[in-house]
Amino acid sequence: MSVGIRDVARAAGVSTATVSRALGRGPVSEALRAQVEAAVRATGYRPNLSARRLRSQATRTIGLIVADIRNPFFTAVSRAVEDAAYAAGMRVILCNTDEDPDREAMYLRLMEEERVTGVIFAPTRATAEALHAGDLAFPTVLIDRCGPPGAHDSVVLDNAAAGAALVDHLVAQGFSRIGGLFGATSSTAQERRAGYAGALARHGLAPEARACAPNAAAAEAEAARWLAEPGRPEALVLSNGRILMGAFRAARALSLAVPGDLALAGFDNEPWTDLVEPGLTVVEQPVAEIGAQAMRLLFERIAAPDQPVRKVVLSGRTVLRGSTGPR
Amino acid sequence: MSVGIRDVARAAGVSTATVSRALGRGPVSEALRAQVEAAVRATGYRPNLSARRLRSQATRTIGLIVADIRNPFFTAVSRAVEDAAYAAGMRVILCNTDEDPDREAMYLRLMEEERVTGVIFAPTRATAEALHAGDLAFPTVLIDRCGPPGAHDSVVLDNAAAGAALVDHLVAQGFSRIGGLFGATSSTAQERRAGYAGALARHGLAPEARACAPNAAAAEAEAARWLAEPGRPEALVLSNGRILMGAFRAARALSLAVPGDLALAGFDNEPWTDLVEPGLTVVEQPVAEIGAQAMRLLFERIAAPDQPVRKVVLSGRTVLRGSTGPR
DNA sequence: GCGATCCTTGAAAACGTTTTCAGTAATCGT
DNA sequence: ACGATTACTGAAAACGTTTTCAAGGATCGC
Repeated sequence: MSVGIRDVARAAGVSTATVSRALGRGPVSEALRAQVEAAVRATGYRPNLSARRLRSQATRTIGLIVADIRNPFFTAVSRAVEDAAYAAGMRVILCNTDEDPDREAMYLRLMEEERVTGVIFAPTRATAEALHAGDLAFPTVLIDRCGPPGAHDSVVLDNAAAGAALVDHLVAQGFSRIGGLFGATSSTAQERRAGYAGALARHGLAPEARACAPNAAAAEAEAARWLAEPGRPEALVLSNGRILMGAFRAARALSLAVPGDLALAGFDNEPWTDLVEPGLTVVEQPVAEIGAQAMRLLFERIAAPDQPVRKVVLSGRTVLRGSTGPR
Repeated sequence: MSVGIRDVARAAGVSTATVSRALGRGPVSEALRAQVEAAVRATGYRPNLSARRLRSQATRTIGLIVADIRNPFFTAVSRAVEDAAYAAGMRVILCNTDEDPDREAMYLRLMEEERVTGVIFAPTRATAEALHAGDLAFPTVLIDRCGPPGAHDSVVLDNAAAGAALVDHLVAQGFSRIGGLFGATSSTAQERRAGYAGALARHGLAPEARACAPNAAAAEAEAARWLAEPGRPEALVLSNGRILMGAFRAARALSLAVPGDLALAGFDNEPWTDLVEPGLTVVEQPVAEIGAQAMRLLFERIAAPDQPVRKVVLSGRTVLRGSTGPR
């Protein structure tokens, strides 16, 4: 029923080997190549990629494992990854873990079974810490979050510096009681928290940090609880775009004036952050470049499996808007 | 090097056929099944999915072809599709066409070569119109946009009704010069425009419709141009969330008060639309249900290839907010 | 007690390619 | 002119599974 390479070979009057070579880049005379191409058109032949992958042992597939594609950060990174992948003739398998280590493990096993060429992975902290060099059967680049030094290639933000920059700016604007709400599951949030705490210490201030699940709903609930307590902070640092949105929602629900009652500074320059009133001060991550660099690192790792582990640290860009004062 | 089913068979002291059956759902005695499972654990065997797919002729793969995953509508739909797919033991290949018919054609050919089990596709108008029953070698469900009636299963919004509902509401709020900015590439935008125009006619009003590429940047540019002209409309209907964002940006850049100088009503209840001031009136699409229904239709089509073509029409929910007045 | 039926099992044949291995014809160097 | 390359080509062997197919042994009905 389905037309295979044998049918093309018969139609072109050549062997299947010649058809394969004509379609790939084997040495074939011009005359035969033309015959084969005509036969392909005549028969409507479509190569079977499963067969091709099995025989050639090159799946040309990369896995992309993220927490949740609905987080605009991952959306943007994934788009960059896919563009680079398709441009290189590769296919992407996208997996959402919802920050669940069990699902991470499941998808990593799936990647093995797919015999992927490589994987780009944003692991939870728990998984990242347990992930040592050589654990994975395929080249892997960690993004956004990274594990123990030297275990895997990675491309991350300079999170501590970015967290500190937000604190410095808030202090310069006259705030001193600066709280922080950080994601509970990622190393990234921890680093941002460390930068936040370090900067506060440098200014002789005390940190007040809390944690929540890294999504808008959980952040809103936690922020609402916190802000209703007596003696709430004057300013809040939020460790990613989803948490920032949740906190902004909570402030609005409690009718807190921003920045009068509460200043807000967060991460991820999502398109809505300059649409609300006041605009929100954020550290913008170079999302497209993160994706592109991850693919570059992955390709280079594939080309040279034994080269030393590399870590690309990108800087965030602090975008100052009305939400951070002055006090 | 890599451990295959032969190694497992040898370790378990059985044939490869028995291993295959033990791993799948063939009839195997409990004793042997246990031996096989022990051998699998001992050897660290991982089935090779390429080989499995080739031999079984079941790729268990579905293609998802959308305009741009960064559009929150597609992000949400895709997440629903992927959840349903993985729950059914299927994998998803995601493709972004950027509304380019050439890329659509390319990805459709890729889907053929992948021998996908089925495809969920949001085609441009050009492609949808050229897409007749039997054109595609695989079961296909169209989402968001649909082609000629009866050609393919589809799940769409009742776009005309939704477009009309926005106009009715604007008229009820006292607006009469109601312009519309619609995406240029999708049938969906056209249907919304038709509903918009029909409702205006019903009210004895004249439509003023323009078109733009369905992304925020293009919409902002077009809206800025339009709103700077003399005699601009009192209200604008925007055919999707990206265009709504662009128009809101343009209004803000021109310092137009919403809804005082310009009322705004659009599509897609994206999370930011109730965060801006004023909140934006929108028709909310049931994004998760669109994805889930599409998968359901696809699975049912696969189970019964010859059943009549079905079209699921979902209703939008109009969310009234401050951006639409009263005048 | 005996044929029919059922349940398990293994050997071997697919699945649709690419790649190896030879072999032929043509070209080259001297 | 002759051996050595070089450039193509086809037959056949992979690739790692699942799925026949046939057969052995147990169970069943009577």
